[in-house]
Amino acid sequence: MAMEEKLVINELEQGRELAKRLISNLKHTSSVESSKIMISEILRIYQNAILMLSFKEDDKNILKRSREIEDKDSKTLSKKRKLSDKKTEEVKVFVGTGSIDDGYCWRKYGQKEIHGSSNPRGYFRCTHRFTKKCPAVKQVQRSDEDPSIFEVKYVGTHTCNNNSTSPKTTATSFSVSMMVEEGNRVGLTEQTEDIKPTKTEEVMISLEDLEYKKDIFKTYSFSNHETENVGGWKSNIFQENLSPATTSGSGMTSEIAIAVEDWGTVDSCFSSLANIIDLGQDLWS
DNA sequence: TCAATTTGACCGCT
DNA sequence: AGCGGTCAAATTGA
Repeated sequence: MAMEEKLVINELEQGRELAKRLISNLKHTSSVESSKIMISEILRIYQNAILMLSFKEDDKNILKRSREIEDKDSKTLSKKRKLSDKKTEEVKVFVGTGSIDDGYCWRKYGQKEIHGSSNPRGYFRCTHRFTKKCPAVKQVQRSDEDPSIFEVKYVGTHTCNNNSTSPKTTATSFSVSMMVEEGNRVGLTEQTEDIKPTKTEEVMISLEDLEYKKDIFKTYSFSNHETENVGGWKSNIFQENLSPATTSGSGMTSEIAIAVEDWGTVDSCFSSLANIIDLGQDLWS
């Protein structure tokens, strides 16, 4: 089975497990906030799975095209610039709500309006590009379909071995911040947009929730197998810095930003969840 | 003061 | 010609 397929299955399994927990949570606890977090994460997981499948096809096309160009160039010895070698390197797509910090230091070097897309694409290179000749580049674009989701494409791998942050999973406590805009729309703070949160709700998560939260967010480790920084993605969500550009972080207390488009539709999701999870009717009674 | 970000210009590809 | 990606001067902010 292909790696991508395993990842998709893993995503879906996590969504299923999370939904089970949610049902249990709804039955036994009155923690509305933690339920909201779970719903948000379930939705993100399924969005991830869908996008992973669609991007898988895109990656195939990129590789196919670059091979064709390579063949052509070797035959014609054209002096025209080849498509960047970076294109032939592994392209990784990360989709997530909240922080997209991956533990590396990035510097923004450009931003472009992309044809057919309502959101601009930001271009970032590794801070150590010149000092350590690190070729890693990433592109960050807010999803058109779901503005709460960032699509991050990685091109090239880090040779600097200089991830700036250590995993924060040892945190003993952290807070969850929900940026609530006027009109009940929940959004993210991100530098390339002019979203100004008008209200911040903070919820302190207890230690006993930590273990469960770590499970929730472990999906952030997907697809970043390029690096030895296995905890890199996992640590992402333990940082509040939503700027996709320069990332840094320290300290034991961090924040998570969670974006949910419309809590008004959450109730309607519950019936769908029943179809997703094979738990039987008794759970809902 | 210096590092990071912004943004218009430029370049190569299709 | 139009598009995406990068450069680099100007600007910002710590």
